Amino acid sequence: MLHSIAKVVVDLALDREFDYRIPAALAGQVHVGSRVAVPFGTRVAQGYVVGLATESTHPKLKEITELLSKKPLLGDKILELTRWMGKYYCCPVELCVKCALPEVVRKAQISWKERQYARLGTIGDADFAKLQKKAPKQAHVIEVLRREEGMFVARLCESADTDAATVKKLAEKGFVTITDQTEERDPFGGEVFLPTEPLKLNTEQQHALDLCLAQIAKPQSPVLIHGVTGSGKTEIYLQAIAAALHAGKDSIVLVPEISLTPQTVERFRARFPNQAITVLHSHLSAGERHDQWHKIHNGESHIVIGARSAIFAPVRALGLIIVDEEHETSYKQEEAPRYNARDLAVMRGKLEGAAVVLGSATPSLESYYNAQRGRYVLAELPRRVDNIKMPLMRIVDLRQEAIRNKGVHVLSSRLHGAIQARLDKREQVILFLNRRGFATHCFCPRCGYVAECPNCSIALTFHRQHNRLLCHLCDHTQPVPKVCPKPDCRDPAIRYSGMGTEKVESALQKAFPKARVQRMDADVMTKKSLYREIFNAFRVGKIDILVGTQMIAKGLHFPNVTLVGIIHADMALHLPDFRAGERTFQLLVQVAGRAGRGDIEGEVVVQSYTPFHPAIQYARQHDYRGFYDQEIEFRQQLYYPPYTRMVALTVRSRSEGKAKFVTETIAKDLAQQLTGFKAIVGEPAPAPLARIQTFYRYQLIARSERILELSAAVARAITGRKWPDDVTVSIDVDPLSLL
DNA sequence: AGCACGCCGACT
DNA sequence: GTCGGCGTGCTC
Repeated sequence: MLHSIAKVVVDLALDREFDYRIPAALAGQVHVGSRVAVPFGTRVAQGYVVGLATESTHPKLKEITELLSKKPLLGDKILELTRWMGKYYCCPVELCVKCALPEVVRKAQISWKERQYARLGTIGDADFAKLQKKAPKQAHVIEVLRREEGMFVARLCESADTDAATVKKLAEKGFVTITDQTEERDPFGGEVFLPTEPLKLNTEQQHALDLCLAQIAKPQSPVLIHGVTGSGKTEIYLQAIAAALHAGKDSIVLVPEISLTPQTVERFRARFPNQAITVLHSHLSAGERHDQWHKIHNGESHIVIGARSAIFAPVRALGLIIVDEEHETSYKQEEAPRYNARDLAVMRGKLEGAAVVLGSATPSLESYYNAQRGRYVLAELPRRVDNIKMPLMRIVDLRQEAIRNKGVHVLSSRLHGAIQARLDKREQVILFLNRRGFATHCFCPRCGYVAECPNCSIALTFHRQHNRLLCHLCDHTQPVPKVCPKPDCRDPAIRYSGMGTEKVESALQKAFPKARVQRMDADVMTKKSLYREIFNAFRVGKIDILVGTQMIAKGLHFPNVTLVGIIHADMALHLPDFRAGERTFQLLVQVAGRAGRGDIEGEVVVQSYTPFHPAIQYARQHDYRGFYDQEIEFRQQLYYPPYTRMVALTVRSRSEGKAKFVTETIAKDLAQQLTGFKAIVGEPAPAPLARIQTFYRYQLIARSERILELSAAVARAITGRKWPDDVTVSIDVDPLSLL
């Protein structure tokens, strides 16, 4: 049956479908997923065909102007996924479609890179002998070319140590043929890897793999692999991918953006040397992204590794999706559509009949709860593959320390001693503090003035590196006041409190003058290459102590690091966020995993003002289950996720009154929409970060066990509404941060 | 989102 | 008389 009408979604975030007639000239060429140009009002708009039909309820239809893509760019499964996304995350489908297609693919302005490619033509022995005598350079080119099927002219010139003119002469004689051929822009830079063989699995690993294989054969529910750091999760992934490949199925591997290093990709390339593994991440150039995406779309690549957005990779026969470090917050997009790639992975797996494997040393409460309820299959890997013990974690009570030392020091005597001992043994140390700068506050001890950002509701951080005060939310900077700026005070004794990585660095230099200390935070990382430089210097032992923020907490492992110090474990614990405990537990366990990966047992020293907090105590015991059990009880009692689901609404405006008013209006409208199911809507209130970049922020938080109903109610309460100028409303379904 | 249509004030 | 302010509503 020939469809004469196309349902089109235009690129304007209207969240509506429009019907168009398919002109006779395009009959049969317009498919679901095709990109088209259509007359829209007075102008021409671009959009996607999301459905085909034989009739329309609309009386007068216009015709599609032009077909913009020969092949449909969006598969119907991906389209279905974006439709679900729009509903679930309360946002126009157009935005979701935008996420699913990289800009370079949508705009289609970049194409394959065409370069001159040389192949051997017809050349007789006599001709060749003649060349050897008369034109030895040309003969050499032939010799080089005889060894390979063909080469790009540029590489041929390099190999034969000659120039393009020589090759051109050969082409004129017909001894060589030159054609234009597409050359893939290779993000690996043509690196060669040593192939690896599958490793022998231990009992638990084998069991986990068997569970994955069962799902690949017959997908029913996602597998959650809870495996301690070093328990060999990656090996399970590799063997699962191999099984999928064997069954003719493609795999997508999601990893957090920061883990997407050449080393990570190397492990996959080394295991599958004959596979065209593609990589998708934010640092690809437009050309590279184009090539990687089309290679997948053309069915030439069966293994895709990527960050969040790789969940939309257009693989042909999806059989397996792996989400490594599933608890990572970087899977959540912090702008509309605010999707979580881990949850999309589960949904896509369901839609396409693919196995989904989630892995983590510290699973999110959400995922573990799903496993407990039987919605996910759970595989536990409680041991490290090398059978090394988990590092010993010591907790230092900073309150006691403060009493003993009459004041707070950056390094407790225990941590100081531990560092000294490791330095004496020529081992390395990592110190972690999730706050950059020197001091967190600049204040006047006489009148209580605190230097605050003029645009945001937070205190300015003192950066000694630039000798300025800096706002970490909006980058506002101002000079350090010499006297208190309060007109009626003017006290010259301005003081600082609270510490950041700069202060730790300077304390270390004072305490261990001979040690080579390197700081690593956003202030040091002015260039991308520095990342590698510093890690390499650390690896080869040119640095003794590495001090840093979040960015050193994950990823690479250094065999000679035997001590990890956490300067202030409660930093995240007292944030006004119900996940503060979970975050702290995850951080401690993950950071502890950095210690003692070699043949030496590791040690972790945790400094804290609340050493008996469950997040810290359970982390100390490496007891995930213990932490989960007490945390889930707290969540259930307070009706928090994962026991319920949450939608956070944030209203931003330069006028505080407008923000408040609009939030209150929405709260009333939403209350009317919530019928037939249990839901709790909080009071409209200023967000914890009440002002960012001169915008006031008000928040409304709704909770229910029925997320789709809640999401739909929110959609009804806000769609079609016009807000006053300068007011923006954003909706976050399953928010990960409530700040 | 744009862009037209539309209904009231200050200009060549 | 007309040019243009931006409020309202529609786009298959």
